[in-house]
Amino acid sequence: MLLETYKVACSNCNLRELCMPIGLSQEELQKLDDVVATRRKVSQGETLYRNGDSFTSLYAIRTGFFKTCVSSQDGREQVTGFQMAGEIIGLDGITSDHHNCNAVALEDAEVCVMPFANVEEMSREFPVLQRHVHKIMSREIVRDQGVMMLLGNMRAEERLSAFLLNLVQRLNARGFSRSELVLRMTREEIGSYLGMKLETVSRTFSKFSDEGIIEVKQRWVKILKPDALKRIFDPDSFC
Amino acid sequence: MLLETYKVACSNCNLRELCMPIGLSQEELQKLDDVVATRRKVSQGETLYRNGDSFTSLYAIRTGFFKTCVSSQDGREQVTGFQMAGEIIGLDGITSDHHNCNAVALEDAEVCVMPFANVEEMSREFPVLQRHVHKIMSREIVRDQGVMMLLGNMRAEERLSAFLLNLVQRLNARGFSRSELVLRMTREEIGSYLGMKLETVSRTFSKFSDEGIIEVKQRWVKILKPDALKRIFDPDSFC
DNA sequence: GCAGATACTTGACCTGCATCAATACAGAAA
DNA sequence: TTTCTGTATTGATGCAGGTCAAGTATCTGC
Repeated sequence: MLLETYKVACSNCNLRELCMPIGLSQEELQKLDDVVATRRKVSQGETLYRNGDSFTSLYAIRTGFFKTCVSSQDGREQVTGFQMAGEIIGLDGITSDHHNCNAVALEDAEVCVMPFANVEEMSREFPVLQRHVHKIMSREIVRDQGVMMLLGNMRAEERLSAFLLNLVQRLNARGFSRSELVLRMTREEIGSYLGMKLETVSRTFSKFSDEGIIEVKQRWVKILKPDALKRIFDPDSFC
Repeated sequence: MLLETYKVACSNCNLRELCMPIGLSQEELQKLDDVVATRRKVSQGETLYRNGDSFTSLYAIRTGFFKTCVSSQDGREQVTGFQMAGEIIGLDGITSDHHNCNAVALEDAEVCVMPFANVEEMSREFPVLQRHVHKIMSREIVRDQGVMMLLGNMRAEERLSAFLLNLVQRLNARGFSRSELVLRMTREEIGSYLGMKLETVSRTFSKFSDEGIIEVKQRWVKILKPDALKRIFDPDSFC
């Protein structure tokens, strides 16, 4: 964990469209700079926070890739999400003032530390920010509902299809290719997220590959027939 | 849908410990009365809101019992939760200004309508309320993570056990028995929530009954050996 | 280069739950 | 009371995905 002392600024961060409310004036943005206290580097494999840690801050991911996961007493682990640049993590800690899951960096990462007291104070002052914070939390709730649908109703192929389409769509929003991606997580982590075993993940990848829908080489994936994937299951088109 | 015109008051509502921040003075509570605009009755089988409806308000359940559910294009339905008196629903609507699931009354119900604009305005004025709103949303996120664990990792018996223990614990917090309950939902709805078919729900009930852990007669359930249930799976004891 | 560790793939077999189907039960209406 | 309708139970059978196991690929450090 490294603390950097130079002042960080949302106002000239190229991710601000992703993590800040849109349509703010330069002036307003500068006032919001104070929400972020510091930045923190988290190297691959390290945790940003753990279940049980006391909650003080939300984190905006600047670079890198995270997973969040919960575990039961008997050691079974459930990955609850994968997060990338511009996304906010730590919301789980608000209810009980301590974190309720682990956030692990899947590649070297840097986050903006936003003490929650600052967030709340600024929210009271700027209705736009207040609304934005509410939207972010609500978005997480809606995402979780989608995962429930996936886990409760979908079959292996549908799950993996939805997973790939969702990932590539979010990467695309960040300027990456819409058809090619490098997975940051293992088959086991994908499986945990999707409620299936790593062997099934692997087999399903192979099946898609055999059918010419995707090309896979370990972590590298190329989507050859996006429409075929969407026909299997399109996460964007819920009723 | 009935709109009642008399002014409603949180300040003398016997559910305020469940839905309002604790430790407010009588005076503060009276100011917060303005959060609630009206009450609304929803009779059994009717929806409080539907997927796609424009979002304007949160709802505090005064009496009755709800389910929330999402569905995919092809008609598969996923129950995302069951809500009872004192709980807040509608949070899913904040992100996109329209609701993202259906809320259906499973028995005749009455809710307090809290226009979200009021909630936000009051939140700016009362930091305690602001924190409370954040906690409620965060609690929902944590609950959802628990459901993901259930759906992703647990077997039928563990799911049903966790479900029963959770229900009875929430009912107990509302003054009901800790060992006896009447289910407000069908086997199919339980199954949808827990990611299993209604036949499996029924069989699992029968199995628990054969083992003397519970007594079941249709919707009426009596928990004979709570410890045995907890040994199967205790939702309260996550790591 | 090699050795070891970790991640991934693939095959063979097994099982928990789904599916299909028949029957029973309970509440509502006639 | 009977009939109707929605709900619940229980049995028989099948299969998607889990489990176990062997082998391969990739990366790291020496």
